[in-house]
Amino acid sequence: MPPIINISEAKDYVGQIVTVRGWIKRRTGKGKINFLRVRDGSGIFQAVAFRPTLGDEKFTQVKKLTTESSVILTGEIRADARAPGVPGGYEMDLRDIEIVQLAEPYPIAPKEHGVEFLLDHRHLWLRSDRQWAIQRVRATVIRAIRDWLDEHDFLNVDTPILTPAAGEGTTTLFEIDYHGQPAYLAQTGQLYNEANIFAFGKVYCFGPTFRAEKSKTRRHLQEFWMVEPEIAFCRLDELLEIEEQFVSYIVQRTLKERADELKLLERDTSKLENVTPSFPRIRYDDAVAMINEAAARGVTVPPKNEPLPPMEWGDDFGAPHETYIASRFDKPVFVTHYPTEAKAFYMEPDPDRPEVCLSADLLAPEGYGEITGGSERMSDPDRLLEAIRKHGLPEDAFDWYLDLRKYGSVPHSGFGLGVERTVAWITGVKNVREAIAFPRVLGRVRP
RNA sequence: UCCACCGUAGCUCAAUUGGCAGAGCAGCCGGCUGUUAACCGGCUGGUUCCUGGUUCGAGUCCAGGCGGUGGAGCCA
Repeated sequence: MPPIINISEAKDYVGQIVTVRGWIKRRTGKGKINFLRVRDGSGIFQAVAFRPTLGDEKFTQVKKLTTESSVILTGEIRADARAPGVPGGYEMDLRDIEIVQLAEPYPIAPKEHGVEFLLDHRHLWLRSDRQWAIQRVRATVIRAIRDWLDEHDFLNVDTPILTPAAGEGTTTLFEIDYHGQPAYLAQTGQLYNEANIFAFGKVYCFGPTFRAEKSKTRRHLQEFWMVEPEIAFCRLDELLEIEEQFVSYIVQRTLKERADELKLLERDTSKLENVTPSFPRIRYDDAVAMINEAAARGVTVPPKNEPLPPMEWGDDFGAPHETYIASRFDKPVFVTHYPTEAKAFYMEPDPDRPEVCLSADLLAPEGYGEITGGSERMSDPDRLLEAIRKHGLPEDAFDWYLDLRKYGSVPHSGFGLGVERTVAWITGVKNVREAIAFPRVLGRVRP
């Protein structure tokens, strides 16, 4: 019996007879020769069916193959520069074929399709080259996230998904019935992370988070994955150094391990190679000044080349503002010291200037928006209680959170990184919905 | 919640002023020894999103509804 191999290993079996199990992406016929584009999950190559070597009976079977039919193929591997695929350059000279199932007519054609149709067929769309490549990049991004944190002494302590109260905004929670009591799907694990650092020093949680925002944009999902590191005895400056090391590692490792996939996606990787420490830092004040100066000059921003609107100090950035700021730098850029009013209640105000807080958002290049958001957290119990009251939050729900400031409070900081936005940026896909296998976007919960 | 755009074959789209609903791809049959979304010939395929209205006549015009996409606000 010939060995069963993965398509990705084909280059190691040149001249040998092997077996590959997979699916027919496409069959093209040309008289006595048929080309079968085959994928098996590990890669894509072609099997060449030639009537004189395969025999009339088996060749007739090959000619019946429909798109997505499942097959077990046996043949000799050979190198041929004409052979397409991922990684490409190797093909199988077919000697035997077993059809596991002849597939029904497949709805997804090698043509353009509309978004609605593709999302309705997401369970099949994942088989397409681009979607396959994106999910493989995502897996590497996640591996890189965990490896970097584990190697830098962060302890993975996961936080609950069913929670009793809001982490951030109160209007964007999914409410569920918890045995007769209202409970909510977590928007963030941060408050629990803050409890965990007092036990473990440096921690991270990693999992899905949920936001019932009425957002229908290329950067939003109702359910998305977020990694949130939190560090005791950490000030804002130190936090930014951690973030730039972390993000650079994720990008560089993905470039190294997923070169074939990024090539298939036609990603211009030159802009990613540049993502190394350190990243530029600008203050919110300076960002506003840059934006208003550019708006006065009539600068336009992609993708629609609309004029950049001016903004008032105190407002949060709109998408065009983020895009403009990011476009001024060739690396991700930190924007720090946002107005305290515009940010979450737990962020530490700047002691020299309380109207701004010790926060930092990291804006990705090329219009991918905010990929991390972080800050130094408020460590004084009295001022935290004041902030909770000022934001109109239910005091009794935060009693345990206030406790953390009573028993050995320390300065501490943390941030969250959105996995889908990071994957969208690295792969160059325009919409975050392609960065997760089964996206949950507004108005859609199927498949 | 608000703004803009869209809804015709399995898919992507045409259809002139309101006048016989079409093409490419997919599928099926046949041909061809190097295809890269092959090519050539033939065949099959329709509740024009729904409801109502105007009209001799509506895919096209009007009203209401449903669904989708992009964006705003908010956010990672």
